[in-house]
Amino acid sequence: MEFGGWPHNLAMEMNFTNVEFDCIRTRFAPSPTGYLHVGGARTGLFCYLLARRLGGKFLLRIEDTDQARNIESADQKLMDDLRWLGLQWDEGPQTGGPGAPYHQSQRLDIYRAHTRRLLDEGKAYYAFDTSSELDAMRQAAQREKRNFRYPRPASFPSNAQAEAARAAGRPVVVRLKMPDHGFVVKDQILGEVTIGAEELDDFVLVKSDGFPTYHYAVVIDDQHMRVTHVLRGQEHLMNTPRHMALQEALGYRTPVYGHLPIILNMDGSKMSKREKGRVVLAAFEAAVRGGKMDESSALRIAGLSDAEMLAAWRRGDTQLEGGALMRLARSLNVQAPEIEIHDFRVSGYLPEVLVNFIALLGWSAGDDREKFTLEELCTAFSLERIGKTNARFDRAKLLNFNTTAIAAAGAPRRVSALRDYLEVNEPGPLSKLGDAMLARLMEINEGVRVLRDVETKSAALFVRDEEIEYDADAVKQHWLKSDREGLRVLRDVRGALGLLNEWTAATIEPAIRQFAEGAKLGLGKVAQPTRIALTGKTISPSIFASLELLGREKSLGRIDRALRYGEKLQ
RNA sequence: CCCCCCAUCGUCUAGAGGCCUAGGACAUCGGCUUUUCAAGCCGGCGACACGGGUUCGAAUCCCGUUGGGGGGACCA
Repeated sequence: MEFGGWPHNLAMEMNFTNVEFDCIRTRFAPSPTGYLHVGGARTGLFCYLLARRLGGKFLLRIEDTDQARNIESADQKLMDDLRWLGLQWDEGPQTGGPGAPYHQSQRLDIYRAHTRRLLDEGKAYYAFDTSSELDAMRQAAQREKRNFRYPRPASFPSNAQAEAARAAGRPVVVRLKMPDHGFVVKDQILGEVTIGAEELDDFVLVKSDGFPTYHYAVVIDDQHMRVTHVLRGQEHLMNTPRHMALQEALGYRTPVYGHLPIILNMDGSKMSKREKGRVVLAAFEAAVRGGKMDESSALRIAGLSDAEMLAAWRRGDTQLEGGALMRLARSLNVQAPEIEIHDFRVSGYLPEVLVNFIALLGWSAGDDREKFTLEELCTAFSLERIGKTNARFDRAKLLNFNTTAIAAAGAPRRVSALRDYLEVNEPGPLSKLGDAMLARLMEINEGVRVLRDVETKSAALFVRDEEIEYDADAVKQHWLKSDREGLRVLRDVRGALGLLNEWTAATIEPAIRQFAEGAKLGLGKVAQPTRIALTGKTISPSIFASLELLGREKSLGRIDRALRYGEKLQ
């Protein structure tokens, strides 16, 4: 047995008994239906880590065999997200490789050749049932309380009959003749899983549009792309016997399988993109009931031209396109839960945090360590330490990881992360700032949890004075309460600040502290009225840092403006 | 309804028959700190789903029950 350059014990561990290989190969094979979601990212990450750990190759393949579900340029988005996480593939789209092409839609002739062979060998056969005929058979089976299995014909239709059926407008598919034995999946995570022959039926290999089904394409491609290890979600476990049957029919080796536990929402439901829609829909319906929004304004905000689309969405018949959903969410002032990796990027999570956190969903190092860089994961990772139990996606813990990571990051990383955050968001007051200013912002915004916090805390420092709007509650609480005490303090502190010649946090801080002391006031009694004068809100970076950043002229100007505004208030 | 998988604090997990009066992290609660939002610091509460075996001994092995999840497509 040739184990290539791999340590013998590792090769044994990995079960390389029937595989000829130059190195081990894992693959991530998403279908292009949108952005990369958390579950997919975890699968991709584990594939990447296993390849790195065993010195193999990680490959990316786009499974675009469903012409109805494919979404324009979704493969680009998928690749963007993967790269953002740092999961660069060794073989796949754009990078190329010996298994090219890596879009299944470009490999139709390969599948076709194998279909010819299976048909000729009597291992597969044509079938002409319409979907309504199949539905009827399934319903009948259900009525009689038996499992539906496709009834294999006594004799297989000939090529000529298939031609005739096609000419007559019948759908023509190709089905695999399943063997009469069951299969044992030797899963590296779950152990041996036995599925009896009675559970398996003659499934479709080639659809009536000529495209292969998932099962068919995946088996052929894994063989030809020399994939040795298949890690995928547990939702595929029951598909594995089908794939093994196909491997048997085609004379292929069986790769090493590992079925990953599923990632669930905190409520125990499967984490899916629909989650986002549900939250936005609930907020929308509440707004409609409250008279705050109606159909026509929703259409305008979402940028939809078709009222029927909105109606269908409200009935739960369809999903709204991502951009429309986000616009609606923004206008409704709800934070739709992040589901796709891109959502986390837009909210201001760090990719290294996501990678770290996601790695812990179903894997652990075995000790108490849980902070890892991608590089550390590459060496610490192993198949044996993947768990069997489904994991819930705990946003609170992720948020904590992000908070500590931002706090621990060096200045360059903080700047690049903030820059990335700004670039994937709509342009705002911070968008055009230079690196030096971004670094300064990260410095004065201690304790931010997501990068969006930097924006919410300090955007007001970068707008024109006229754009400052004073928050009504804040004004009442900190300016007007106790017979306009806050405004009086503001006027007095303005006087004290006006005397300052040097305008830095180092000079401002003692001046304000002295002032507060002299007036027998807590710092808060001074800082809050001032903060509202500067930003219109009760939330901002440290008051001293805010004053310094704004500069003498702008700070005093804003306070004067605030005092004028305050005078007019009752 | 059928098939399959799973089962330790609220959550992610450590635990490979004695090291377990079950460890860590997040959350939570209490306190400290405090110019806002945060962050930080200290401390507390908190789990082996249930029932049978096996064994001198079980969170760990076996069986059953219950619960959760996945699958049952010309979707992947």
